[in-house]
Amino acid sequence: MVVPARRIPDATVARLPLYHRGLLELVRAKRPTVSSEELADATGVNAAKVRKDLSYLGTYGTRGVGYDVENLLHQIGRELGLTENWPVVIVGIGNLGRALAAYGGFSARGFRIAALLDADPEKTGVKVGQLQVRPTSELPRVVAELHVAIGIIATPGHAAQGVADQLVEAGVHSILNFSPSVLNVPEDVAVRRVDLAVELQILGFYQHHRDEHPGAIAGS
Amino acid sequence: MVVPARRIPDATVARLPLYHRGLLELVRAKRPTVSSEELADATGVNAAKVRKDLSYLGTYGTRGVGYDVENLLHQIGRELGLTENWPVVIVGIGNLGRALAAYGGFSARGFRIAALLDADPEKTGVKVGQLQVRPTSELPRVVAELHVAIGIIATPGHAAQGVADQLVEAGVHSILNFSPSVLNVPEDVAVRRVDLAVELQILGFYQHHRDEHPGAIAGS
DNA sequence: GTGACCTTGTGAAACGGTGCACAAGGGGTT
DNA sequence: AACCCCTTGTGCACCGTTTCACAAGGTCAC
Repeated sequence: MVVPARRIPDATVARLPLYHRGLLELVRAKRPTVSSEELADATGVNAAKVRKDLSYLGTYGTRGVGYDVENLLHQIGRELGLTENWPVVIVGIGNLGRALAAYGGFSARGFRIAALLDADPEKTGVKVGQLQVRPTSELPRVVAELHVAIGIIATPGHAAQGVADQLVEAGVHSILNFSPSVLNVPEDVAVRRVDLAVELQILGFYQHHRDEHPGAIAGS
Repeated sequence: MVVPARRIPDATVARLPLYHRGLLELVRAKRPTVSSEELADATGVNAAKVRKDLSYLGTYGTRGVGYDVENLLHQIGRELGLTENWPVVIVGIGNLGRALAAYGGFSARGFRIAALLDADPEKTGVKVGQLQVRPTSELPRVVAELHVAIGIIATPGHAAQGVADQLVEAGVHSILNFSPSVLNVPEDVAVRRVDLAVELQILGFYQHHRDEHPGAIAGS
């Protein structure tokens, strides 16, 4: 059996986009090199962790100097696969779907909104940004023709599982789920869930407990 | 020094909202009791973890039977502090801010959008849902008068730090940050960051590596 | 070329979280 | 009242992640 060159820990993968964004800003500021300490400050991570994370990608630093900003940016970008300019489809064009469709930050990060789908016939043809909303029935065709690999679900909870099934059936292997439901998918499909209310509730918990036990406070 | 009754692990806190939502659905379905196994299926967590998590809250289960759905819902809700009906202020009423303002799921989870603020004078007075947008300059007054404890930042990245400073100055101790920037706040302020592009990038990484090494696939 | 300085890269220890496996102990049935 | 069944609650071993601390190894000044 072939062992992968070096497996990058999940925790590290989750931080790579953070470093990537920090480096983008450093490039804009024309900084030629950056130390692990500075990058740590810029991203809210600690310096030892930065070094260990980067060491999984390879040996790109220079002792006594730091990391070459442009090169490191390039290496992380390559690792993240953002040269691929992934086409993404958004299903469910409500308030959130619209906000996502209009969000400008995707293209700089290697993504391109390729199509917008909604089950409501009233929405068909409505223009959001550059794109027109298409009926969900076109999902298989859209995925096939535009080579979509990643789907975003922004429907109400009750519709999410059905959409997920269709995406999987059409060959999508990565799903970003903004609906509050838990999706059931084959195990070779990657799902990430973002629940806006959950994040608030977690804050609510700590706020609640801070009020009750003013002594014990967890730092950020 | 006083030791808190029982400290609940962060990982458990992050799952409580999940259980809460699952239980809400079970109540609607009129299920009187639920086993850890069933709750695990409904939330995508494993059964042992469910039991361990719930055991931090107290001993609410009945051996051989399971957990009383209504009681457990109540206990988790109490622990999350959602009986407090937290007033929340949203700063930055762009596409995302509007989507958040219109999102219906907050009230059932213990939150109430109390005010909408935006720095753009053109937006002042615009109505979103029930509320009118107010200028950001009113932030201190809004926070004080409405007893706001939690702030949501949905501004562009370059404005986020300034808003955060104002929120902290006004006495807010919990911030949910949707902007891509990393916030600098005193350590007694809790910040959670949700970056939509980051989530996509993480999916992109795994998709990329799946394409390159079709053998090695990480299950969900 | 030599030496002082600086920052990386990494063993190794400490930590938090996960999951197994099973004893403890209610409930229902006869 | 005795027994069986079922599910909880938890001790414990394991694993991934974080953090510390320092040797390795560049650069730069002289």
